[in-house]
Amino acid sequence: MIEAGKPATKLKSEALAVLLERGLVHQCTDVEALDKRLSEGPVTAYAGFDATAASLHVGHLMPLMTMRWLQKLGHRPIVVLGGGTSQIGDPSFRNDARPLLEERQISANIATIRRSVERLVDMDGPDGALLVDNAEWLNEFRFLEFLRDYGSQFTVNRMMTFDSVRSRLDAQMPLTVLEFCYMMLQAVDFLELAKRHDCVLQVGGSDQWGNIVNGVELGRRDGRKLHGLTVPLLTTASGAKMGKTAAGAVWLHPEHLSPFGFWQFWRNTADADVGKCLRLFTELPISEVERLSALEGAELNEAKKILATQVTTIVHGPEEARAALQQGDALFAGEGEILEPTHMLPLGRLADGLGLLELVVAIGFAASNGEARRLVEGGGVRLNSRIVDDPKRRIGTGDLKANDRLALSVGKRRRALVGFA
RNA sequence: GGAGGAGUGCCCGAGUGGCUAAAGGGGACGGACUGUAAAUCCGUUGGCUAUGCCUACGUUGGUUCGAAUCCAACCUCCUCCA
Repeated sequence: MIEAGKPATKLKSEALAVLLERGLVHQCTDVEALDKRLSEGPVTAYAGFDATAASLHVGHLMPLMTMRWLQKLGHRPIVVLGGGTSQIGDPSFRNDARPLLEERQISANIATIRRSVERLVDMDGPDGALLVDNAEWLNEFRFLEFLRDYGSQFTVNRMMTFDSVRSRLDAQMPLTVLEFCYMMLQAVDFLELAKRHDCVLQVGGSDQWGNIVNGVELGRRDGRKLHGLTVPLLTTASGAKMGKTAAGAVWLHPEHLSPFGFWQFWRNTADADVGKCLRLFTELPISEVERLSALEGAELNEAKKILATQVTTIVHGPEEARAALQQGDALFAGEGEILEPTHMLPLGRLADGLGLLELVVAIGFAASNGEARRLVEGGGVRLNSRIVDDPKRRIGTGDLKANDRLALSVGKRRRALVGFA
């Protein structure tokens, strides 16, 4: 196991060179061997995602960008949706068990996640990316058979040495056998994909290292040379985990976070993180990335807009990205007309006078009435550019501007143009 | 199997019968300053049809006018013994 970081030796493969340059490599099981393999011809690589939530979020974007680059450079990505493993719940680096999900919930989640994945990798054609569900094989196993065939390939001694497991034990929290066996399932996934699709590389988040290594080792016992690659943990320059906003996770699916909300997230990137994000989440040439991140002071805001528009293009498409950029300019800089409201509510809600607090909650700027009330009382809420500090304020048709819209903002960074229809 | 210790809000952590929706810190959000950045200072930080009501200190029951605090059983973790 070699820490990749920046290998001194020259790389033979374009793929690994690009991934390193982009900052998408954290650890690799065997850099030289993987580099060689990637330079010899097309490689099939996979990244897996459990269906524990209804949508993927920005944290998932790094393995997905890795898949994208690999595909772009002639390799074939497989995206595995964890219909099987989601029934268990990955305990890696978590201090508590995930709530067990119903199969029905899992398949609903998978359907949504699938749509996001299809935007990020190209599924078309004979060389297109593959989308598979590990329930396909995991659901087929019978207990004794599984224990005999695979249980014999793992030792508890080895499994206990992984940090992903130790963190739970060290935190003195219970780790059930069910969760403990998760890494076996992920290892079996890798072997199964190797057998079925000649997949030799698994890409995952840095928390997946233990699970990935188990797969590589299982493969070796089966006489196969498999490779593992982890992407770094997405952190801000100040060291905090990135990807959370006041409203929660930054979801990739438009039903969970509007393209404009998504764009806004990137627009609000801290100065110190702009370069890193351009590298990781856009496909702009490195020279352009360097030019943009060298901008100083307020000029850097232009780079942030480019970042936001580029990432939104990849995740939601060019139309949505352009619309979000226009909305941003109109709402914040007062430039141009907004074509589309950022949020829509049924006109009927205005009939009996809509409470201001209710409105703030309805568009997702506060999680509860109480939170909305505090925001209003603290002077953080503006209606049509005017601060409103009365929590009892009701909204009527008289508050609407042209085209039955009204402007609402919470704080400096959250602005909405609410349309009624 | 036995003895002892522990489980608190988003996280860490104080609290051993009423003054506790629970000190303090972190994080997050809001305000001021700025560039929709950072740093700094100030404020907020369970929910609701809100001068009241509901939910909350591992789980379930009990004692009490009153329980995070006392008792019992259970779950989980740690330490020592077997």
